[in-house]
Amino acid sequence: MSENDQCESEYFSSGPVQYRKRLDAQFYETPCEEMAMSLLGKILVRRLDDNTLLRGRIVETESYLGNEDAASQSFKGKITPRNEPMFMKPGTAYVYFTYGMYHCFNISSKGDGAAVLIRALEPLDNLNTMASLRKQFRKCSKTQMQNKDLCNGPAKLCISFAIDIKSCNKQDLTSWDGMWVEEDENSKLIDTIVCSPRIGIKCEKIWQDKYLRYYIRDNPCVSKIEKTKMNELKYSQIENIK
DNA sequence: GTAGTGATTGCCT
DNA sequence: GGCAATCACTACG
Repeated sequence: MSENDQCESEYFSSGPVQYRKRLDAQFYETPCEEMAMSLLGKILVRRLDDNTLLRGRIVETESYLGNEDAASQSFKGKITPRNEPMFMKPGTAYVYFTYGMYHCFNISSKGDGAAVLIRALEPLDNLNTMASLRKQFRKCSKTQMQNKDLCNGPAKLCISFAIDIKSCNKQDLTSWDGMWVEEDENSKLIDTIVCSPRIGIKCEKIWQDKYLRYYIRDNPCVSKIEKTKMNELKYSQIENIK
């Protein structure tokens, strides 16, 4: 993609695409909750086998803190073959299979067994490819799919970005050529982050109710908007944000 | 728009 | 054997 290409987003495109820096090991060397907030607005890039580059802005994340967190797969320090990437170097991709047919994509953070679930993206580049991947996956696509629905859920974005265990699990996002996260100037335009309880977890109420989900306010690509049980944080007021 | 439910299989106990 | 950090379809208002 050349510097003058326009980004395809119908929502927050703001002119020519700039050169963007890949997030490095220092970025990921961050406590889980801070990293989950810092990832909002950054750009996930996936290189397919045919060299197509898919891009999407991260608009929704969740923290899974590890040892102490009853909703985390690594609760009480439990290590299994499946959750091993949660204990690997910060910035490692953790992809797991769930509900018999879906994948979820996480990035390990600083802290034993801690990781950030990527829950939704705002599709930016090569939306046709994403739509085609989603279409293949569905049995009968009766309902018309909108662009905002391409990646508005953890399993949907894995389908749209061809993220599965075989191709992506345990990959180092600071060095792998198949997928990485980029800095983006537009992420500085975010003014408010919304915090809410995490989606779809069942555990002790105290952990179920913790505000460990984060999303960009007013972004149409977020998976689910809370009407209650939410806090708004001003981006500028959040300490340690990278 | 939203509440209810079936799909589908690898992992963990 | 139970169930999962989900999705999409159906029915109903």
